[in-house]
Amino acid sequence: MTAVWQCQGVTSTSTAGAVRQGSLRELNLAVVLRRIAAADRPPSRAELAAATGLTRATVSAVVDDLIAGRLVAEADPAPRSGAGRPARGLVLAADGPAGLGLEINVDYLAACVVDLTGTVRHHLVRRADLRPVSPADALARLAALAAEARAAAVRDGLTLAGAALAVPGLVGEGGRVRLAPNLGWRDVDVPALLADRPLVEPVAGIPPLLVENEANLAALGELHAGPPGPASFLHVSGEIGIGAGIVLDGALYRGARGWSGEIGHIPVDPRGRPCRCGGQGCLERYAGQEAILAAAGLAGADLPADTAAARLADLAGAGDPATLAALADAGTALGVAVAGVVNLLDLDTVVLGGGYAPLAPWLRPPVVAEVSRRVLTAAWSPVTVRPAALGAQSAAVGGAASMVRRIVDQPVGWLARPG
Amino acid sequence: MTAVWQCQGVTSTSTAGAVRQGSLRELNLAVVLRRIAAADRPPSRAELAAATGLTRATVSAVVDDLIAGRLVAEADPAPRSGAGRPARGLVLAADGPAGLGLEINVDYLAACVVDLTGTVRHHLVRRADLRPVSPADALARLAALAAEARAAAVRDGLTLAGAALAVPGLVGEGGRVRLAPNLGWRDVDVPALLADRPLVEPVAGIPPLLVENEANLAALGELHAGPPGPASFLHVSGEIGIGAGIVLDGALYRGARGWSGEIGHIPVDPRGRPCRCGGQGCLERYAGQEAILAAAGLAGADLPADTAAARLADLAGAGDPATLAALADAGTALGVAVAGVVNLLDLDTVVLGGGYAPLAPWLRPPVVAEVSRRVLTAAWSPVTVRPAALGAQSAAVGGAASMVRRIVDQPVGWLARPG
DNA sequence: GTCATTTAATTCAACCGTTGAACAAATTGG
DNA sequence: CCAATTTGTTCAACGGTTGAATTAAATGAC
Repeated sequence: MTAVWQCQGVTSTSTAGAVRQGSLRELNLAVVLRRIAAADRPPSRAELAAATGLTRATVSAVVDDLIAGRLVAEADPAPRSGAGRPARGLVLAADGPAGLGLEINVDYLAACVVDLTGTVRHHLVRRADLRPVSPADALARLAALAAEARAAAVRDGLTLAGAALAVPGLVGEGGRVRLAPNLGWRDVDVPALLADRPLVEPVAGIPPLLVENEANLAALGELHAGPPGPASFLHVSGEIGIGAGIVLDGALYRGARGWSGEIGHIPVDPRGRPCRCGGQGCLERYAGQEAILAAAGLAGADLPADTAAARLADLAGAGDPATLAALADAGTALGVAVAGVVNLLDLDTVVLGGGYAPLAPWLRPPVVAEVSRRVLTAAWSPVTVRPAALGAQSAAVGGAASMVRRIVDQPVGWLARPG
Repeated sequence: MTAVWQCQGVTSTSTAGAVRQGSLRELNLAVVLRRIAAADRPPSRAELAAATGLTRATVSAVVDDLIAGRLVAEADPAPRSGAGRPARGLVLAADGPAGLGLEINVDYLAACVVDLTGTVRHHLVRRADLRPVSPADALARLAALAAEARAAAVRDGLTLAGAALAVPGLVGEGGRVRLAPNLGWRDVDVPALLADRPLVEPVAGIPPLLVENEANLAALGELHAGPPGPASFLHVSGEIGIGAGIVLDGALYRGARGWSGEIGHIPVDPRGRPCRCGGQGCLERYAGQEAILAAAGLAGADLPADTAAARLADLAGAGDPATLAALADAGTALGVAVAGVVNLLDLDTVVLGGGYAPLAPWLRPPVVAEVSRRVLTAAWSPVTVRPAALGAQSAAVGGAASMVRRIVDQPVGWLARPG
């Protein structure tokens, strides 16, 4: 399947999978680094040799390269029991490369910096209504925010090695935003508009800018925040539309053209309300934010997305009957659609993110009820429905984390840099 | 994502992705063989070197190993225009390993042999009503049929190097058939019941028997019958239940427990007809074979699956109004569900297979209508809805083809065999 | 018919990076 | 104090790729 980091930007000059002499060391650098990243406590060279099947001599040489390249650092040896030379633990370096996550949404801009260890080192948010703003202006403001984040990273001794931009819409080939209805954007060539503002240092094999749908990057954020290993889950976020990030076996599934995740147009009532897609009875007409607001008696309030969600959460928390009923109905419709997806894709986890995260306490019970009822295997193997682990702007964090992940998965580009 | 060949059986003693000295040649054998398999005309060593990035010396050595191992053969050099040494084309050997595809269904057993080139060399079908038969007896009969196919393969100079068994149900860990309602099977340990009947020659890295859901193997059959390269599509087959094989980027997607593809329980009318899954309004109640038969006035006819499909096709071909209306309604319901899946997974092809293949002329128009109406991107990027390319017993052919694919993807196991 | 030219395939010494074994370092525990 | 144990480093050897040289097999000009 096409993973997010293959969708666009710099394509590696692949030799079609052939393993050349130089590939040996390249691949083993990645294998060892990945092991260090995934370990739940700092592994030693001997442990890495046992885990990978390489000899201690080879692991020692590979680790030397990783330390020299500031991707790995040695921890103090832990006291041991029994005879034997104490082992030096190895950890990801906290002062090497970092990823830059950016987000443009209807009412805010965000920039965050995530280091190799996954730690969010800086997170800058600017409130602004971006709907009346042209794409060029919006991106200019974003670049300014990115420059602030970059300066803060440099002060920390970090080097920004890749940027990801989350947008609320469909992203096509080459990072072009085909359609972002909430921003009023259509066919915006984002990389071209940012071309004269370098955001990060150039690193071979890492695209300088990755543009991706926000639901997809939020899902990546949840993936990277979770335990290591191949996870599969559906990350659902509800704004006007309802988007899903689909993570299968530890990788984001984007689809043939990068337009996967349109859960909002799964019909939950084939003869129901007409939808803007041309169909009728689509999920977003029942569980989209506009639908919930209308059912709660808040139609026409013209609230930005996360303000609307907060408002609904406040009302629900206060026990407003109309809001509670609206959320229950929305949860039921969402549950019907989600159950179909779980049956289809054999998933065991559903994450309520984005605009749904603050509403999760009220959405979750009816979703769980429909899922338990409709998923064939639910009796044997329950499906977990949980709110997102990441908080606000999880798309920006997810984006930064996925850029950092590319360094871990393919360290030679970084190691080849001068200095 | 977990590809079909990773689901069960022998697990390779992987060194967690580390590339050892011996891995170089192993991987390059696979790369070169894959290139030869994918080429649309026999490539030369020089062309393989250009395509893979390896030197001509290396390709020559690798090809020597593949020829010696009977995986590759040289074609006569084509006449060339202009000066220069004529190139020797290379092809997959038609007298080396082959895959054995088996199928148990309600009213027949099948065994087929597919060679490295993808050619079906033998295809044996036995009609029998297997519902009153115990699993042990059914598998004994299948083993006898497999032995016939094996004898025929041996006469051709082929060596059966792996078997795949298609069953109409859910398959769990280790090839255990958890549930096959149409056969009346529950928790049948198929590999154990066949353990004392070796079906194929042992080859390192290839499980002797792979048990898989029939929809999944049929989808693999369509995948391998299509052009090389990462295809994505939904293969839908309708018997009593409705199953889907989901192929994403050239690999079958099985899901966390191997139970993906349950499209039959996507609700198309959430307040509609009660379903045996506990939900209501599920697709199979509208487009499953029983539903179509009932709507056509054939309820209770107690026909086997493919006979029922043939009967419906006959009636529709004769213009029977009730049958035509039933198929139109079923097509509409199927279209609603399929449109949701296409939106969710961003697919561009839907294949009507299994019991739907003979009914495709009548099911396709309403499916196309709903898909065109409900898929967001249909105006820009039309979705292809087509009948399955493979004919009868596509699951057996798909199974055999996927075993052969494993040899191509990992030839060292075969090459290490004595002789 | 001969030979220059061109392209494919093979051979070869050199190199890269892994390898198994030997050795050095750093402890614990008797 | 020293044997035993475990980790980390060093080393000559090896497997397999490599770039260049050589051989093979044609075409086409003369």
